[in-house]
This record gives sequence, C-alpha cells and structure tokens, in this order.
Amino acid sequence: MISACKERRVARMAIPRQGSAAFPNRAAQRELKLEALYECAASAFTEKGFHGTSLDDIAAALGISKPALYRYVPNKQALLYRLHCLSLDAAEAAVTEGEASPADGIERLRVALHLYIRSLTASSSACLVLMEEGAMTGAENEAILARRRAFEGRFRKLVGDGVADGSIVPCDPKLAVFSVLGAGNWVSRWFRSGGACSGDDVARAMSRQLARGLASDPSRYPLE
Amino acid sequence: MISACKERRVARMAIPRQGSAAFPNRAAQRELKLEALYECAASAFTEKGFHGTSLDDIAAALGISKPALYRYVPNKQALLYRLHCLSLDAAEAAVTEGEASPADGIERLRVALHLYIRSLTASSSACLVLMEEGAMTGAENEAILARRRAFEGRFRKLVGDGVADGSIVPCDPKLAVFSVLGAGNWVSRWFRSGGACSGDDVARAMSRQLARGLASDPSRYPLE
DNA sequence: TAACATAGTTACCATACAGTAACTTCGACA
DNA sequence: TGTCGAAGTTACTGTATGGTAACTATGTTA
Repeated sequence: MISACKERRVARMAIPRQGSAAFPNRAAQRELKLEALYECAASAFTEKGFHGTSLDDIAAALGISKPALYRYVPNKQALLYRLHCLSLDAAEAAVTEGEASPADGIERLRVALHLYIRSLTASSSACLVLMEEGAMTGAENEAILARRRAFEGRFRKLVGDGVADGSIVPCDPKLAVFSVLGAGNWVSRWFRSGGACSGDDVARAMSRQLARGLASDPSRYPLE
Repeated sequence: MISACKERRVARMAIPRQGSAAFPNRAAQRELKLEALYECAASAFTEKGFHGTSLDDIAAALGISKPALYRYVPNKQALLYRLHCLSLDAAEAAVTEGEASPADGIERLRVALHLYIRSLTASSSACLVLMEEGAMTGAENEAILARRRAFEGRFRKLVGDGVADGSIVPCDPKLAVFSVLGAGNWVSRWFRSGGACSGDDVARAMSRQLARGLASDPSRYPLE
C-alpha cells in the first residue's frame, strides 16, 4: 500500500474511483502515487540530503517496501534527475510569466521573483534547486546545470532590460541576480507551510524587498 | 604524508621549522595539518554533501590514508561539528563587529552583512552554514541550531534597531533577515576565489544592494 | 645511541544500502 | 469464476564505507 508523506493516504483502495463507471483508472492511481512519491522523496532529499536519504527511508515514509519503489522509478539517480526536472519546470514557468508581464524591467523582474519564490513554497518537489548538485553525474548532470544556467541567464536579461529602460539602477547583473535568487532559494531552507506566513505572503514581501534594492525609484516598493 | 587540498603541501618535512632552535614544533605542524584537514573536509562537504563525502575521499585529497585521519579527528560526526563551530565563530565575529560599529541601524546591518559575506568567501570552512543541518544529531545538533538561531536573532535586532531609529523602513525583521542572510549564504554556492570578483568585491556589492532594499533612504547606497 | 611518542601504514570487520530474483496478492475483465 | 497483468512482498547479493587492530617508520630527547 502506498501512501503520501504527510497525511494524505494514497492507498490501493483509498483513492476515489473516477466516476462510477468500471473503467481502467489504474493509470490515474499510478499518477497520484507517483506524485506522492516525488513529494516524499523531494522533502526527504531536501531535509537529509540525497546521499543521506536511503530508498528504505522513502519507502517507509510511503508505507511500502523498497523494491516496490522500483515499479515507479528505475533507480535513485533517475529519481533525483526527475525531481530536478520538475523543479526547473516550475522555475522556468515563473520566469516565463515574469518576462511576459507588460511592464518595465524592474517590475518584470519582481513578478518573476514573486512567482519563483511562491513556487518554492508550494511544493517540496520545487525545492530541489538547492540540493547538492554534485550528487548527479554525467550527461544528466550537464543537462540540469545547463538548464539552471539558462534560467539564471533569463533573470540577468531582466536585470539588463531594467538597467536599459532606466527602471533599475546600473549594476552588475550577475551579482544582482545571484543576490536575489540566493535570497529566494534560501526560502526552501526555512519555509514550512502552515506557519505564520503563507507562501504568497513570503513571496510578496521578499520580492518587494529585493526589487527595492535594485529599483531606480525604490519608493515604488514600500515594504508595508 | 599529509598535504593541503589545493596545492599547498604540508608534508612532514615541508614545513619550515620555527626558527632554527631545536624545539618541539610538532604542535605547530599538527596545527597546520589540522587546518589543511578542515579546509579540505569543508570544501568536500560543501561540494558533495556530508554523506556524499567519504573519509577515504578526504584522506586521498590530503595524501594520507583514512586511518591517519583518526589521529586528528575522533570521527566523522565530530569533524562536521568542528567545522560548523568554526563557521559559526566567523559568523559571530562578523555580526559582533557590525554591532560595534558607531552608526545607525541600517549601516550597522550593512557592515555586519559585509563582514559575514566576506568571511564566507574567505575559507571553505566558513561555508558550512548551508550544509545539510540534518546530518548532525543529538546534543551537538541542538548546540549548533541554538547558535545559529542566536546569530539570526542578532541580525533581527539590528533590523529592529534600524526601524526604531528610522534608518530602516518598517518591515517584518524575520523576513528581512531571512532575505539578506539567504542571499549571503548562497554566496558559498557559487563563489570561487580566483574568479572575476574578489571576496571583498562581492561582499561590498551585495551588502550595499541588500541594505538598499531595506534603507529608508536608499540613495545612501548607490550600487556603482 | 637507546628509548619513546607521534605519525602513518596495511589489513580487516560490521553495517548500511542500492539494486535484483522469485514469489504472492489483488483487482479488472471475459 | 477463471485468467492475466499490475502492485507489492520477502529474501538475497555485492559493494562502499565508517571505524578498529596491529604493525612500521621517524624525529626528538635523555
């Protein structure tokens, strides 16, 4: 029986059948269990590190035995890779939406940052950004690193745009982006849903504060 | 023979004797080797994670065999604990100096941040802040967590002081500190000495940018 | 130079863990 | 109800690794 990390049970029979029709909803069940597995693995990796987390740990948290995991994932490395991909999907979606925002550079940057930070608070799977990157090897590692570099490059471009249109004070885009993304990435280290602040509260406050640090006109971003 | 990580050799005979007197400088040699060991272990842990780094790895990097390590460190856990302590020593020294600065809140905060970031760029051992905290257990873990909490508390106090004296815009000190320290901590993830920016350059630029985000009068902190 | 402590070595043990093989249980459908 | 594939289990293997035992080499001091 496979069940979710926290409380949500995803047991064999516990999942409501799709409609009442006798239909092959096994695929849907499988999907739900996969999600539970990813969420569980991601939070374990984030908490104890990739090498510090055994497949037995993950299996136990899900309420199944280790070999059962291998019905969902080919091996531990591939699991990590998949999680990194999910994480990057969310990150890229955030920056894409920021880029599309009809505003000047600083505001597009702030929107991207806001959405990025919110995505980090939304799901353990999205937090893998800060996992030991060295845990991955070979071509998959290269692929992840390349995507992350591209992601950062798009943020740098937003900063460059802002400097060009005068909404951001002249600065080194590389350092500026390391700062704001670093602050954002760190969120996954301390944020726990259910605390005093919602993920959206955090994303709002932090993106404003960080934008303020770069804006030519900081008064656009009062903190309270 | 024990040697340093990068190039610096700290071999049995390679260390210049203290003066020419035939004196027991073994203690000094031991000290040097310990430093090399800490530096090496810290960078390995930072790069590959605590569990991802074997004692054989560290020993090989130092040019000795694994059992030789046990002449310097009682066990792997204790090594990690020691590194965390060194890291916190540097961090606390930074905030202490910031607090002592004769200026208003925002400037004291900026100074503390500057020194903190510079300490992170100065030594691998100082970068352990962001290591998997879950790798430590029991009382030692509690001790480290308590020190880190106290460290963050002192930064919050600096923010509170700044709000009180009007140099910092009203804000949630908790979030504000998570932001600036997060940005700072992230430095150890990407900074490599010998690159385009010196540690001091990075610390200067980032501390200004981050202070700017909180200052009531951001024009005090132009970025270039 | 003899003796001793320090630094280091090789060989080894016990355990943890990623991954596999072979078997069982369950649910969907004819 | 009988059959088949999917989901899951127990039992196992090989390797990596933290840590120890026993031994060797070396520099310092009496």
